[in-house]
Amino acid sequence: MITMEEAEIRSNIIKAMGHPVRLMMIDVLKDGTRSFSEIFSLFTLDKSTVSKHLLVLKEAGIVTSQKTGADMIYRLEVPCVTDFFGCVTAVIENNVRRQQVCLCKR
Amino acid sequence: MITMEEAEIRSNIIKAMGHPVRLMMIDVLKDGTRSFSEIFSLFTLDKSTVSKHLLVLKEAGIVTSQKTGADMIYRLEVPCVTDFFGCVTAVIENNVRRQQVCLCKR
DNA sequence: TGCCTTGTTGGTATTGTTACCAACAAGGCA
DNA sequence: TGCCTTGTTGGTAACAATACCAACAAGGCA
Repeated sequence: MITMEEAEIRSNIIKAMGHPVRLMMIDVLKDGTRSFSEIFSLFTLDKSTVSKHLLVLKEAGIVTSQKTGADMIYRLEVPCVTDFFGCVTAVIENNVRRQQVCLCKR
Repeated sequence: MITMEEAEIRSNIIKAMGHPVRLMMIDVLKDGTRSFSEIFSLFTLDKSTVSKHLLVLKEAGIVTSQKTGADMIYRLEVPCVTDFFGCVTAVIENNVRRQQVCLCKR
């Protein structure tokens, strides 16, 4: 079994992905780098809120940023995180299936 | 891009994995079913706390439970979630590598 | 230099999460 | 039935996460 320390390190990375806004950010960045203003324009959130979400992703090591001219460019550092979305979809589909079973039983 | 609704559904599942205790539970269950008392004995936590963590995993659809005799048996419903650990490890290793780069630069 | 754009940081209120203890419910067994 | 084991649920306190506004810092450009 994994140790508690190992589990804590892992959970920090997973926790960073566990917010709808940050998931959408990752989803957008999987197609290539994006500037702050591009990412900001996707949401109806304060710029400080967007900045802080990106900071969470950065601190987890999921994205990196680089100042380029006047813009801050964000990059998905570990694209494999998006592979996980397929499994999440499997969980969702399994949930739907089980719900249907429950409905049939009634 | 994924919708906000889709992102919220996905993030609920990911959030359920974003706690060290629940990660360890998933790690143990990947090798087969376990009873509540087996899982409980792995931690120095109140039984109510363990029960609530398992409830979070159940509500996300990651595990299921079944009463068997006097015991409650837990089962990992979607084993592919453990595939993700490999990617999390990649993130961790990348973080370590970048840290070394930073240290070299100084 | 002064101003504008672009992001980040600080402060704070609100909300969500987690852990404990206590009480309860369900079922096995003497 | 009475008691014990096994887990769950309710209550609550402590802590973490999130969103906003305001203020700030850095750099480009007139």
